[in-house]
Amino acid sequence: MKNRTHRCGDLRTEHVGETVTVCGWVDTKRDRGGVAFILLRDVAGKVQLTFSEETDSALLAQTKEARGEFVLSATGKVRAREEENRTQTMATGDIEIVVEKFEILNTAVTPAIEVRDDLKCDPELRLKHRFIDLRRRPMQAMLQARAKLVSSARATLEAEGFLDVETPVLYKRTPEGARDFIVPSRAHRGQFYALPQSPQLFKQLCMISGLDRYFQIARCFRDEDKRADRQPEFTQIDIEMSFPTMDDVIELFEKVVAAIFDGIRRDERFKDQSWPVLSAGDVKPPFERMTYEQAMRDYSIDRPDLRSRDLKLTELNEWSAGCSFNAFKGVAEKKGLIKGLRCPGMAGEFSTGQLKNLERDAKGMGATGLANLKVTETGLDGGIAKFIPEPEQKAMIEAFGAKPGDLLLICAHEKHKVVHAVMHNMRLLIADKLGLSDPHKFAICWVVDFPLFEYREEDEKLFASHHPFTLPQDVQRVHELAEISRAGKEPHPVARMLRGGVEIEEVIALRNNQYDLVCNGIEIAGGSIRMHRTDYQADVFELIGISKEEAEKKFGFLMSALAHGAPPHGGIASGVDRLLMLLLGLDNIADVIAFPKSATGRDLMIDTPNDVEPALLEELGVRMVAKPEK
RNA sequence: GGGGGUGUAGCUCAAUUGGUUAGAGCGCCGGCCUGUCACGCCGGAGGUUGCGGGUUCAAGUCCCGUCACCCUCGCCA
Repeated sequence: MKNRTHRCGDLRTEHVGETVTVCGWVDTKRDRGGVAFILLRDVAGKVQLTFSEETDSALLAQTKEARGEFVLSATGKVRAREEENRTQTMATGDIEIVVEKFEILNTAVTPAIEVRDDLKCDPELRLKHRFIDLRRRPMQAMLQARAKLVSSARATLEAEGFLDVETPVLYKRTPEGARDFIVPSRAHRGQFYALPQSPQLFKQLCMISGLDRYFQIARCFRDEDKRADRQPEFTQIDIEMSFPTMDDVIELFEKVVAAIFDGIRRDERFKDQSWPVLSAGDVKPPFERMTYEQAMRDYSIDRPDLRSRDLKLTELNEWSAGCSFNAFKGVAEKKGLIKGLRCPGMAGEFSTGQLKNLERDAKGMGATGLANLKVTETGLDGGIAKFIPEPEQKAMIEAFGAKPGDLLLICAHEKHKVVHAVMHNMRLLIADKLGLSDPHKFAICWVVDFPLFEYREEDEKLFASHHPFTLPQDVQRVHELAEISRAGKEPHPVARMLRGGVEIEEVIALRNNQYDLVCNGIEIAGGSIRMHRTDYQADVFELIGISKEEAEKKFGFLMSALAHGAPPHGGIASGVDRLLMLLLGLDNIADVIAFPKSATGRDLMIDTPNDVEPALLEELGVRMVAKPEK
């Protein structure tokens, strides 16, 4: 085999006259009898190899042996094609290689899936034969864009003085949060490591070690049920810095985002792709900021899709409290939530059956129902209109700012969460119908002022809404609440605080120093300023019900580190996979990962997870038990 | 864990109310063709209808179970 001199896709008219050697895969073969053409493909593109009876009839006969996906090396002279034989469909369409010698480096069986850009087939097959799927141009471009994204981020962070530090993959089980993957230890029979859900605590420890600025392209693992935008292992750009204000972190990360967009846009390799990132308008820092409260009020979600920013939800609690429709009135009296969406000009867009389907979807999310009303010249029509007297109709229309021809969708429920879930989804659906979900537009914003705690009423427990290492905005008040809790005798901190005269509303209203970056309704990064003092950390642990002993056992290393002069610090983490999905306009995370797992967490190509030998289990001190009968 | 969808040739899909030998396009194999580029033309091979059970004179089609994949709710500090 001769040394390769050029890549197939790189040859142009400037190479005419040169004798070259190219290597690659047979993409297609077109045999016309006295003349034959082989399209040879490599990472850079495709080039036409030409064989003819006139030039070398023995060589032409040899091409019979070359079949699809065979690996060839071919040597020949680059020739300009005749005017009428040129093609625009390939970058190399103006030239061809008149082959003098070629060699079959390897044969290939017929692949299960075809190597073509517009392949349409069952995703299962693509996963099973991933190494073939990845031969396709869109997949190779995706991987190139992914590498470019990471290198742009890396270059920016290094220029800003950040140090790439690797943290352990064999970590420790943490009972809170997502489920861990556990790894049995042979040396310590019966004991387990866990794979990290994120390097959160290690990056804090890096700050305490005085590294000042840390980053890592880190693999994270969560053993939760999969979704279109979730994988059991995924990659984060993980960042932490010492002595920052929130604005410092935000400004830094805006630079990273701008560099990522820029890097892919300016890369010549991607100019033939139809990715949103290549055609969308500029994403220019500084990005706008929105409070959590505002996001929830207008969009019922903490990651609003601002491509449809004017399509806002309307709260109807006040209207409902005085209305004649008992279902709404009852919810208002029980301090529930009533929210509605004005769907402009859509009164005629939904059939009765389609409205029923919307209600079915809402009920699937826990709603009792989903009211619909059509706005007419004279008032309201359809659905629950007959239960609402005319003056109340007028007031409602006014509350919505509705016009004749509008459709109103309203959901009421005692549980605010249910209403938020339903109305958020309805808003997305209507935005889509209105053509406001164009993947080629990017609407990016920071969401700030998140709640410090989430309150779960069922068991009267508080949870850290981000993670328990996030610095509260009002550490003084948190300390006072923790002191009240410590003084009480009731079993739970919430009960102790209530007994101590604290209103639960006040606790829920506490805010933290968290910031999320949201684009088109997707959370692409999230971070916070952390607690750097043991007393701050102890106060929060107290309020979320982690006892001193428990904190010592689970996070003793952190508490100890904080006590050794931890600097104020904070950071951010960004999901590479979701970010890339967004930039490329894809809607499945598997399409931006070289070797992804299926929706049940299996790798269909290498077939894992799988069984291991009983002897190994014995060595590990692990015993299999039968799946419990239902 | 709940709900929905899909499963027929290598691939994408057909197959009437349950009824003859389960078809088509692409791909694959063979032949022909001196400028193709989604080449064309002629011919051919290729099927455990995901798997298991049931109903029936008869099942790709109906019923039960099961497996895989996809979507979704829960879950994802």
